[in-house]
Amino acid sequence: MSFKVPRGTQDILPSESWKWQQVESILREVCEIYRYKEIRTPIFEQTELFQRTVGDTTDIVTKEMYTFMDRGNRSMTLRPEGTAPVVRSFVENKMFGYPDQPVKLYYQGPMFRYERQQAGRYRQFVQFGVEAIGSADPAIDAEVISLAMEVYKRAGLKDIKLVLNSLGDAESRNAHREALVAHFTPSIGELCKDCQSRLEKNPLRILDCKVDREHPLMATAPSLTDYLNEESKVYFDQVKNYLAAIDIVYELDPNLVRGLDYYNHTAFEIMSTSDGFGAITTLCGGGRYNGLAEEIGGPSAPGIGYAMSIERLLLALEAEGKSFKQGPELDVYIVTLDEAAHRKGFNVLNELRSAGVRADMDYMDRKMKAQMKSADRFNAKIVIIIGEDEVNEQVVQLKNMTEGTQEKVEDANLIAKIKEQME
RNA sequence: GCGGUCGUGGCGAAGUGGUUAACGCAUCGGAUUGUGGUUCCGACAUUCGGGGGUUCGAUUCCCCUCGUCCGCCCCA
Repeated sequence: MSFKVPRGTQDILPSESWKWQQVESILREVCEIYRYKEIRTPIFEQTELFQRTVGDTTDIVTKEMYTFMDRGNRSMTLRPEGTAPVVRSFVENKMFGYPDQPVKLYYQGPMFRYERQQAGRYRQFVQFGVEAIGSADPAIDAEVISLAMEVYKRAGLKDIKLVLNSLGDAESRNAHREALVAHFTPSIGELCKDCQSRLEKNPLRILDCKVDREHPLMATAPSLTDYLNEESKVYFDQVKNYLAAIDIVYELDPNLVRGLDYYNHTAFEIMSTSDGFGAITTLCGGGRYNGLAEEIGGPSAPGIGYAMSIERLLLALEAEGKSFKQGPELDVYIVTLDEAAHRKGFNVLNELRSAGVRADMDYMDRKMKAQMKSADRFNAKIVIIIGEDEVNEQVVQLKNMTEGTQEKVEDANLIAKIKEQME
């Protein structure tokens, strides 16, 4: 019997995890600069939270959720996204009463969607996201987008583009929806099967269809942009102006339709344009959700946020041929020649570590040559060699691996000597 | 949910219906009784994802199954 990771999940091994740590530290730095604070919500929530907010007809809810009954016979779901839980927490903890508004939060952690694995898509994946809740200032839309771009910039990504659209408010969306239905209904038979079902469930999605992209009805379809009411149009213009003011380049795409029900007004995605990237190019997606807090029983609190996948960020970096730098992992490696030396070495090891020196030794009873090879592999700057003579004389051989020089050091002076050599 | 691809040692990778399953890397040991990155020598898969079938015989042929990777839908 052997066990394997569940399909669509992965072990992040030491050879990769150090890259994750670097990305994570970039995220924390940027959030600090923008004054976003971390929030940690549970990995699972009541199923209904996602059904109501994400939307009953969306792919996420209809075919991608990990849902189970708990022992109290309550339906629970492993979170497929982060916005609904954060807004739930905002409402539940009455953050709308906090003195500092808007409330600016970020999160980072695993999300779950039951999907077939392929490049850049996993059943368990890690999202970093931010939410700014409580303000309807178009400047905050620009701030949120700017935060995302800053993360990619610091990570070293170059081949990316920002795609922007406005879904408008409820009134605009309804007017557009009616126009769409009227436009496609007469000839719906000519479109693909998916589009036919989209006509009832979510006609907006027809515009986004890859199959019927070339169909003549697409070119003449009513564009969302034309149906924005005055208020929505002004809001969108302001967002664009704020972005332009801080030199953020974007591309308008009237067919950019965010998949979740709670979005309105600003919608955006950041995509990789690198050749080396797979078929899935979306690195980050987000938008405004002004009715969400009310939808789950809170007061009216407009919000905007986004989520990005760390896996995809790493993939995009790789596609661009960027690599992280990893320094030497050890300062000192201790080589011992017999049992007595091994005992002394273990004590020396402990002293070094207490002094903050990164140190290790052999626990495999290997020959000296093999121990030296280990030291070399770990890129240790210094090797301490202890044999019979050194034990008797209460000294140690201290070898500088880059210089190749070696000297005898008394036990009492060891730490000071090591510190001196490490400079 | 649908379509394709692949599954041989720690990793990469040959191979054939017939009995010793190449090779490279890594690892360990030795050449060099206590000194690394080079070189040379040696060791390292009762076994070819799992189960069943055909056969005198299967890693190689057939079926099932599990899994991988990639694409579609959609998304992060």
